[in-house]
Amino acid sequence: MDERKNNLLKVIVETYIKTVRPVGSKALCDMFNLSSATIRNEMADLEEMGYLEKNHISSGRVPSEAGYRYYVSNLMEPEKLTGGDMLKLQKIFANTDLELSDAINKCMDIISEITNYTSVVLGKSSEDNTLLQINIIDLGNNQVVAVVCTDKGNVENKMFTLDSNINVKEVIKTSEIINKMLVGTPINDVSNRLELEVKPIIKTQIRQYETVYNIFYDAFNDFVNNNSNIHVTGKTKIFEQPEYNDVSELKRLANKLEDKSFIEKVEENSDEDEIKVYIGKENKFDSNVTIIRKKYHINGEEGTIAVIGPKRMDYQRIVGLLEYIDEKLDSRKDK
Amino acid sequence: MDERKNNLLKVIVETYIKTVRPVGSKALCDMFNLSSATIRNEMADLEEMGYLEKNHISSGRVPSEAGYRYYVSNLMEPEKLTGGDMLKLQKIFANTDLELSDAINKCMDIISEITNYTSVVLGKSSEDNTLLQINIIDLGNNQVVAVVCTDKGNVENKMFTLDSNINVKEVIKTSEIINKMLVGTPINDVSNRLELEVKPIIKTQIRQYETVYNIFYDAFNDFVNNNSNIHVTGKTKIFEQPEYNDVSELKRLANKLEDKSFIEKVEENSDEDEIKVYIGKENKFDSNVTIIRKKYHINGEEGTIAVIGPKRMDYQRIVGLLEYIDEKLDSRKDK
DNA sequence: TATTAGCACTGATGAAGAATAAGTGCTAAA
DNA sequence: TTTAGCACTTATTCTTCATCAGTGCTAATA
Repeated sequence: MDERKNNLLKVIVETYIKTVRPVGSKALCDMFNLSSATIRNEMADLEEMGYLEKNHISSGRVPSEAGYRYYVSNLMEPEKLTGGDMLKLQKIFANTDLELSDAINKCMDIISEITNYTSVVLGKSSEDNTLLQINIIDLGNNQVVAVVCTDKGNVENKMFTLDSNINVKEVIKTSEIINKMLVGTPINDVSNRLELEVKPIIKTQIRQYETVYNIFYDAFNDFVNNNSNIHVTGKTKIFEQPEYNDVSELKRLANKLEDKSFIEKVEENSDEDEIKVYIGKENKFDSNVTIIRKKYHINGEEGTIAVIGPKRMDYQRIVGLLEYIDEKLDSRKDK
Repeated sequence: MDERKNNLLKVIVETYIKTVRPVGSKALCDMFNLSSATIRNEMADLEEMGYLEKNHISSGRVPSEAGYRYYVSNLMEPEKLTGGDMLKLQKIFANTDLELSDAINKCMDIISEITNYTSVVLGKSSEDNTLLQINIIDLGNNQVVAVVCTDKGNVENKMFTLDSNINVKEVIKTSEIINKMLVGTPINDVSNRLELEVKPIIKTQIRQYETVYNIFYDAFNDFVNNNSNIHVTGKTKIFEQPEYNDVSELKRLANKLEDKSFIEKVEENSDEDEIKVYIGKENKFDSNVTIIRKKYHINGEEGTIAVIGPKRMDYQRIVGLLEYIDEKLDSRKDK
């Protein structure tokens, strides 16, 4: 890959992203001051290397998945925001009343709006939370509600119907034991310590300790699972992309977007901290789309923001936008 | 509309629902022992009355919206469930461990599954609930969580950041006043009594009573608004209907299904107790679909179940299915 | 008088062919 | 190494033509 091939590939990818039409040799002559024949030779090389594809023998070239990959890894430069885009995002951060998580949601709403892609926010608030207290509210009729509350103000509740052989007082007593022992424990460790430290103790004090234990175990598990802020915007925005002018393709994606495991698949293996691009088969959600993802950590809230678009998505712009948001979030840490 | 016209219209509607093809005169000859010419004459009459339509001058007939309306109001008989369908639903009701609201959800999942329509459950649990207690949890840092809890076990929580001139103790004191005065009040009346009865009292005891009052007002409002069980199944199932083989039609509906006001529009004016059918323009959601809706009340939980399909939906079957579910729900009242 | 056979007519649908456009690869010359 | 030139390929669009499923109307029939 010499300099010229790099430039050529870059231009081809970017042209295709803009025009959605296979790129022919003629269109590039002027830009490179070369004849179409030379360009054709170079294109043939790039095709052999696997970076370009043809739809049929005499069509122009389209970037392959490997082509996009090479482009993103080696050629692309994130784009500076336009004034208009920046203004819209600034407005959000200017409003200091806004909770940070709401600000993130709004940013992603805007990104979906201005780009016609689908955006996702997945905030897991439990990460840095520690247990503040667990309350048992007695409803009578053998029903109780367990309210789990953390120092960061996240609260989750779950109702239980008790077997008739269980006394509500025993449940309350257990909650008091837990409060004494586990307050301040990171919420993710609670299940563990519940098993190892609390269970042996309630064993000695509570008759039906197994059943009672399970109530609390369930309540905490529920907390960890439910206490996330899932925010999806523009599920149908992506349908405006020309690749979804086909009924079966459109239905296929619509189904996947409605699937229960949608979020999981989008988030799969999100361990890296930088902006990451998952092109086609590189993501687990759908091999015809690209997912661009960024993790964030702010004041003990951690999460992921992601943009889903066609493989032919505007990489430069999205990466630019996400970088900008990340910057702004950073500057508001510990407001 | 004589007997023969009624029968004819009925057969035409039902044939069109099954085949999705305009119905011609020949197809009906055998069934009525009449020549196609006679049928044509009758069809021309039905068209003039507004019950049938033609796509073009020489095409077969398709029911008009008025035709469907007449069919549903006068001709249709709800269908007896098939053994298979009944079995699937019975399984759900046989499981007496299931909370009723979960049972309803599962029923509607199955209806969507077996019919390829979209189904909706909108349960409002607050209706018959009375206030059991409101708790204030102090998180420090001027943050508190208000937990509203009803006798039926519905719990909702909301976090507030207090202005620095407000003392947490005053908030807690107010919660105690509310608990004393309003326990047992139907949850929908709480806001009202809060304003009329509680506000004058805290005015005398709390310094920043306006701000504190607003906290509780917000908390209860939130409860009433959020404490509903919204369950939508098969948003994309309806896309399998042949009317959505067209990209623009498909996108149009997909957009409406993702719209925030989707549920409101589906539920609009749901005051009738029987099964109601809203054909095309009769519903506020989308003039190209039909919504079939039924209200339910069980043990203080009230809600609506609805099925959304094309105007050409299988009215007999859906009404039959909803009737069956209603029957079964009735028989489980106060389990 | 209600029904029917017969016929001319209409519009949708699909296949076949022709023209055009946009591109290619390859060869030979600069 | 680059380029001009040419033969070739495929998609796309347009026209034409035949077929098909249906209609409305008229005149004859039971």
